Parts: sequence; C-alpha cells; structure tokens
Amino acid sequence: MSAAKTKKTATNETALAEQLRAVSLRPTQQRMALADLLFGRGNSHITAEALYSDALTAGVNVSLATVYNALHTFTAKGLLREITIDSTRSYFDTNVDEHHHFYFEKSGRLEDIDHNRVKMTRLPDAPEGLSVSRIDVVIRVDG
Amino acid sequence: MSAAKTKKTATNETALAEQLRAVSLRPTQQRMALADLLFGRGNSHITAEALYSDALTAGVNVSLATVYNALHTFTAKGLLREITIDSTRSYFDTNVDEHHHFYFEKSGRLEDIDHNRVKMTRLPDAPEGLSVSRIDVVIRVDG
DNA sequence: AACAAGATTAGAATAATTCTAATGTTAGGG
DNA sequence: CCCTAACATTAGAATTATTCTAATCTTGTT
Repeated sequence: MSAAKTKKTATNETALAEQLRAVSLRPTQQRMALADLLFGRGNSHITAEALYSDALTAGVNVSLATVYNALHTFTAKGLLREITIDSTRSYFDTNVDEHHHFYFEKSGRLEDIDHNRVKMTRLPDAPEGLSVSRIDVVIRVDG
Repeated sequence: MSAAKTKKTATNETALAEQLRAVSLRPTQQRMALADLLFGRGNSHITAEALYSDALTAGVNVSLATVYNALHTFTAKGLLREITIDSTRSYFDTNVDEHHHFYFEKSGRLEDIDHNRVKMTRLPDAPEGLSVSRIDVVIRVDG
C-alpha cells in the first residue's frame, strides 16, 4: 500500500451515498467522510472525540460540533446505536443488531457479545401500558 | 405528623454513625445528614443534584462538591451503587444488592427489578484471566 | 444557473463533575 | 477536658463533554 491514499472508490462512494439516501439523509462531504470512517472499517465503539480525531488524521475538514451532529443524526436514523456506560463518555456502536457488551473497567473499552451467547429465560413484563424498546446486558470485567 | 420536624432520634443517629464507622468513615455532620437523607427513606435512585436540593430543603448546610464527595465515598465503601444510563447524569442507588433496572425513557426514571425476576441461563465466560465484577441488565421502556 | 431546504461552522453557552487551596472538624492521646 | 494530627469541608475556579446559535455554505431540484 503505497499509492491510493485511502481514496474512496466510486463504488464505495456510491454505496455510502445510497446508504445515506436510504434514510433520507443528504450525502454531504462531511457526512460521507464520517460515514466512511464509521462504516468502512469493522464494527466498533467510538466516542465523538475519537471520531473527530480520526477525521482530523484522515484530513477531513470537519468540526467537533458536526461530528456530534452526524452521530446523533445517524443514531436517530438507526445507523448507529448509542451506549452510555461510563458517565464521562458516550459510545456509538456501528453494530445495530441485537447484542450485548463486555465492559473493561480499567480501559473503558467495550466489546460486543453476540446476542445468542446470552439467554434470558425469565424476564419481568413491562409495566402496564408500556413496551420494551431494548434490553441491554453489560458484563463488567475487571480488566 | 405535626410536631417532630423529622428530628433524628438518638437511636437513629447512633445507627447511622455506626453504619459509617463500620466502613471507616467518620460520622461528620454533613455525612450524617446526607446518609440520613439517603438511607432514612426507602431505596431510591438519586442524582447528585437531587440529593443536594433535598439537603437544602432539609436545611442541611452542605455544598454540591461535598455531596459529590460523599456520594463517591459511599460508593467506594459499598454503601451505594452508581448507575449510568443516560450520559447526562449519574444515579446513585441505595440498593446495593444484586438487582436490575427498568429505565423509563421519557422521564429518565429508574425502577428496581429484583434479581430473581431475571434468569440468565446462558452467559459468555469472562475473557481470559479476567473476572466478572457485575452484570447489569437494563430494560428500557418507552414511557 | 438559481433557489429553497437543509447542513456546516466556530465559538459561545451550558451542564455535570472534579480540582484546589484554605479553613474547619473529628477522634484519640495526654 | 484540651491538643493535635488526620481527615473532611468549602466555594469557586477549572475541566470535560455536549449543545446551541446565528451566519454562511452546499445540495438537489427546477
């Protein structure tokens, strides 16, 4: 890998743009760049600050406010899932399928747990008139 | 209930003081007052701001910084459990037994779920060399 | 190409929490 | 009982994460 400075291929670009249009979001430069950083890699748990810094490193001209804006917009559209475990920061998870998490207390890192590795055979009903929107299981480990 | 302006009884005072001494904390005025507000009522999920405001209402002379200090100290000593669900605030739970929570998305309120109302029959092992310190199950409901 | 809708921007503003350095209080020894 | 060392408290400044604002710029469409 010497040339090709991670220049998005036309295909990739189109795919991303389509993904955004599919949820009625305009594929603007910054959104495309952020989407590429978020979805162009493996699934990950990223903070706004971390994505911002990735963007700067990648030479994307974007402000932190725009990063927050994009993350929240993507979350509202179901492209991301927001996870709060530590009050000092929110993570955005590119894995929006049903799944759970390991939380490493020392490093503050999150790791996915496929949902079929956890089985709950007894659960309380939602309080009268309400419905469950999500069940989060977080296994905290001391590492 | 007309007289007795929630004046702590000597017994109550002693019990609280003992509770604090038991975890090597000195029963200072502010700590006693905060402990009374926290433990003198039913189990609850309270934020630092809310406890601070309760303290002011009760005429306790304490600063917000001291409230944070006391909450963290109590948590470190195992008298409280800290729960973060919403990145905008931390809750402190006076119930330190194993249990889970309902989270009401609209109101931001938490409600305990006794741990035997949830049964997990399959759980992944902790990653190599690490041990599980806690498992949190949060059932989010749309109310 | 021009327009309206919506997005981006930087920086100010806000909110929650932590830090700091001076001052006050407690527990235990004398 | 009083003194002292150890620890707790205080207010406010500082920090960190996040949101808001109002001006400016882009995008998709005509």
